[in-house]
Amino acid sequence: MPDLFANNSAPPSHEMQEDDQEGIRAKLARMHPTPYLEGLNPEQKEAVESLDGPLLVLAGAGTGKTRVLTTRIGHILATRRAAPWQILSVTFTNKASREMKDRIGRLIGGSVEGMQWLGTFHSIGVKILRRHAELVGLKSNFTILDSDDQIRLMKQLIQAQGLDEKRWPARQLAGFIDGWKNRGLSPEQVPQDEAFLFAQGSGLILYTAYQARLKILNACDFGDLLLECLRLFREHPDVLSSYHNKFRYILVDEYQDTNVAQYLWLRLLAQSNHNICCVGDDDQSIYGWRGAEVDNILRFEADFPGAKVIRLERNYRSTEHILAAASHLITFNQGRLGKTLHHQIEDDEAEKVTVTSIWDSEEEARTIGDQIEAQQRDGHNLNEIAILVRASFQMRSFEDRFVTMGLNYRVIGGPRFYERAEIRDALAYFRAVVQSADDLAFGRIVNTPRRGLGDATVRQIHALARHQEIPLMEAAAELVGTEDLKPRARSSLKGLLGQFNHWRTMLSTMKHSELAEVILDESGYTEMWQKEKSPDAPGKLENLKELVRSIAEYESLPSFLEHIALVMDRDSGETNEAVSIMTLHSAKGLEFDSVFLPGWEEGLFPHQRALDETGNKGLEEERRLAYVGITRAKKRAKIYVAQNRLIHGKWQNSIPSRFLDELPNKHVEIEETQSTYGGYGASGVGGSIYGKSRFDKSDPFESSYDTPGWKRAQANKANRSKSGSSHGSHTSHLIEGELVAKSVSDGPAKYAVGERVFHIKFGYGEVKSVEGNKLTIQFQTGQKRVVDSFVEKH
DNA sequence: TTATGGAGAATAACG
DNA sequence: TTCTCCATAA
Repeated sequence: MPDLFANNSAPPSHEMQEDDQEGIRAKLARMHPTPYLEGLNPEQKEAVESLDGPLLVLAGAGTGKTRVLTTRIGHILATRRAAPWQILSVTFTNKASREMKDRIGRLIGGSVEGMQWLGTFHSIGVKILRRHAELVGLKSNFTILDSDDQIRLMKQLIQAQGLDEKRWPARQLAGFIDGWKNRGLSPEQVPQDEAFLFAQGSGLILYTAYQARLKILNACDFGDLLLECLRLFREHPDVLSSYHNKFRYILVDEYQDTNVAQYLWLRLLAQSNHNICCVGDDDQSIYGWRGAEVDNILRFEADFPGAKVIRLERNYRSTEHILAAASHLITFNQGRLGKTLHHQIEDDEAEKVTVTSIWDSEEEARTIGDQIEAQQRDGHNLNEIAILVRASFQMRSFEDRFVTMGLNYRVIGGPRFYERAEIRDALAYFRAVVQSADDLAFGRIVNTPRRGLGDATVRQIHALARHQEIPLMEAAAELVGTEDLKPRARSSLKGLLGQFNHWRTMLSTMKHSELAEVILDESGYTEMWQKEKSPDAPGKLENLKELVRSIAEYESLPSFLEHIALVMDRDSGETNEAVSIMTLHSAKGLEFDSVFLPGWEEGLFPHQRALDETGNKGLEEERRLAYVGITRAKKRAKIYVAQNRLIHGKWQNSIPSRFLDELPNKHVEIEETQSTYGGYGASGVGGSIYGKSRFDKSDPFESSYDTPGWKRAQANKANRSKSGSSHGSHTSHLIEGELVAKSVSDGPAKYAVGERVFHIKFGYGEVKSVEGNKLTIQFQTGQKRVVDSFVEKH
């Protein structure tokens, strides 16, 4: 997309004085009145200029949502409606907020430091909480726990309750508590019946205990960053009104992803002046399982009376075919606000969306790999190619294949940098040095590396700490002075405490990045990994080095720790050309020339668990995910269906996804593929794992007779028989391998039970049963189900 | 304290 | 099937 602000002739930023608000505003005043509005379409322009009152911008995929948001902020600043620090602008991810900062920076041609309230929900929540921590029972230097800390804490509490940790896993409790927090429920607000879902009512006791424990630890989890804000605003109206006065304008990105807590938070803040602008797309709401409420966006007009709604429907990203395919698919969802995307890109040569059926996941990887190589030969940049999968286990076959092909790829997502064990251990050391009362940090590393402080010793420290209500570190110091410990443990613990004291004194004398390295060396942590001979040990050391490097970018160790919990993510700085492999979820917001969408099979996509757990609601979310997937593509979207897939180590045969039938015939092409073996069937016994009874209403077998997919298959079959080859020619039967099977099932059976047949892959066998044109055949290698056109009478 | 085996789980993932 | 977590034994 051409850069909107490139022509606003702003002088380079070095002419500006950093941190000088007047500088920015003066600069804006000198600008041509509204040059930044040029190039916006009428709807975008309206969205930018409708400054007063609540506004909902329904921005379809690729319609310039970020551009509207940033221009709107620019407009507020340029018209001097508010100063940079009077605008609250929230996003979900650090990445999004960084991008907004960058773009606003380009717009106003300078520093955006004045925009202190542009950030993620969480980072803004922390900022507010730290200012008023005492009012909610915290100290302003509270620690932020991540999910790992949470689980560890909950484990302790579950044990303290005398519950069987096997039966009531901490992970599950964490799920419940997160869920409650997402819905803005503090312990006293949890509905009775839900309290009983975990350990017969202990769930609520544990939630209460957990919150109490957090207060003692002077800590918050991510959910609290919002929940405690809500409490603060409700219990201290004066504080809330100070923010009402502060924030003249509120902007929210990705509104469809907000959960109840975030929604309440926004409502409280927008209560007084109503200048709230939410941008979102109900069709891209894919985080229901994380607590996001599509309802928030659907209800906007009711929540904010007098709200204006503007739809952005001009898509500047994709070709007509891609857009039509996605649009048609999404119309199968009920309960949408409804948008019609219009393509702005004209391309007579544009490729249709393709659907290719292949034999199994290996062939899928091979076919896609070949396609990518071909595209590469045609001069396409690998960075513009992505493979979007539903579940991460699908990534493996691609990785395997690309490694053997020597094709550069990168996996996006996966374990985040600061979630890795070695990074968390290192951080725990730093935390314990900076804050001796950080029990979780201390508990994590007392015996890492192993220094003879096993379960027994740790339990003693815990007991004393609990008894005297003092931090672990203090209790440990006390224990060392007694005879209660075994001599070995005692001297070891004494040594460790001595080291901590030593490091603490160095806090003020040594450069913090050096100190970090010293801590890791002296504690023996680095050595531990050097000795470790597992293949990933070197990588871990590399990560630690990188961690130390990144510390240098912060002013001090405490300020580093402050930031890391919230804003450290891994932008792997990779500059090599590489194909991206990622999940559909992590692809939201991105775009690529070519998008490969493998695994469109029932049970995988839509995912069985989504259907089982949330029924039709789940199905609609899956469909939105499909919509997101297709709309990532600028020029090419290629969908693949495998007839067989390896699931938990077993080959299962699969049914093409119902979403395929929801694609418009006109814009989709069934693509042929070279195949090693042709045919329908599975090497496993027992047929599909996705029984038709599992589906909500429609039976895919019945319903697909009159669907576009079936008709396509028919047409294709006709063409195919004209051109001759039907089997044995190493050309697969594509989608009709499945669909044709249905089409002729009411015709006369060509084979009889007991007949001897020959199959190109499986050899000779005997027909065991006949269902339409699907045969169950006993081969030497076992029973298989195959389509009759792939066997010959013998 | 470490090694090993068995059991159990395996949708997606922001801060 | 494969990974992780935990308990048990050496």
